Amino acid sequence: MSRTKARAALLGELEEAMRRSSAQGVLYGQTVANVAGIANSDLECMDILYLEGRVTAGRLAEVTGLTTGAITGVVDRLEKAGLVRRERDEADRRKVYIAVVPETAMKIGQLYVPMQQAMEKVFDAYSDEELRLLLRFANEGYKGVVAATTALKGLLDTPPEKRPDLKLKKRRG
Amino acid sequence: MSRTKARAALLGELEEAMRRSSAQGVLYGQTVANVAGIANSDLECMDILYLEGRVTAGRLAEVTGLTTGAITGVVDRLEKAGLVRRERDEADRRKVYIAVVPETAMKIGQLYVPMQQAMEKVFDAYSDEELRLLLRFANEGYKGVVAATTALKGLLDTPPEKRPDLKLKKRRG
DNA sequence: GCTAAATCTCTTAGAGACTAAGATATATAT
DNA sequence: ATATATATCTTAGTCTCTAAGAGATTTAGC
Repeated sequence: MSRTKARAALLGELEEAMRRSSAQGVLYGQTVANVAGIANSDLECMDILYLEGRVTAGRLAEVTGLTTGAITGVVDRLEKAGLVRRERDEADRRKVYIAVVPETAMKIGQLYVPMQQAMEKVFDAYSDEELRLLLRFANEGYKGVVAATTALKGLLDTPPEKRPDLKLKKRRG
Repeated sequence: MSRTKARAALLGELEEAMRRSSAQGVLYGQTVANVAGIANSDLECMDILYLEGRVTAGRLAEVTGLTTGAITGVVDRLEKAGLVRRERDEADRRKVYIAVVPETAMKIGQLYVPMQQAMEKVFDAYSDEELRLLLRFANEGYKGVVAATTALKGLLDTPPEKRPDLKLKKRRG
């Protein structure tokens, strides 16, 4: 087997392995939402709030791809559950900032403990240097996914007849 | 900084980086479903079919966590869109196998091209040996997530009075 | 072989979450 | 001042989900 063929095979395996674990990650999230008794979108917003901190309702709509009307519902439910708080911006009174209530949101965080423990166990088998490689990949992969999402959304705004013909690259291997 | 402290920091960074890219991956999937004009669950089932091949309706329900009734709806919509075909098992006529229709499903596959291209670009910067490390991690990570999902589902079946108070609201499932 | 229980999918009714359109309130520009 | 833009919320209607159970088929016990 030639060097490039071996690499192509490796890339194919990697793609499938990542697709698999990513799909399983989605299922984990669904289970968390189910156990917590909140909708998937609601949990997704909690996640965004965890990652981005205090954000406006409009920003949540932008990031999740939901309409502002749907976000109103999401925030209503989360607020009712005591997980977040609406905070009107005093400088621009049209804006509503959504902030997590840490004491309550902690209960959701606990549902990620099984995942953290499982991953800790996996990480144990790697040296510091290997972990640094994984971290580099995670960061670069994140940027790649963001770029891919932007590209795909771009397709949405392109009229179908003007879209470049999407052809799968010839699978090597 | 001590060796173990450095490692703990590394692990923390890794967790956040993976959480970020995983969240972004979910958003990519939502965008795909949106562009394809099908529901999220429908796309999720297409993904499972891609990974597992021909599976029964019941298996889809099991893997997705949806009820069998919901799966009937999913398959109805996918079949109507020409993406899958129902195939009754001649040996056990209660069973219905769901099989993708490759010619049509290809159109969905094309929506993953931006992602494949982005990841290919990322992978380019890694040596074969580094890619093998990433593959090992992806496979072990997958098993970890499966284990975590099982553990979390286990909590679901634990009587509420025997586990820490996690439930915020009565579940609908 | 016959009957009861189990298995697998589908049906139905009702609940929840989403979109589209537009209302409301506030801010900015001319 | 007035018009336009921005940010969130409201409403009506649609879609997808669950819960419960029906229908069809298979398996197990006698």
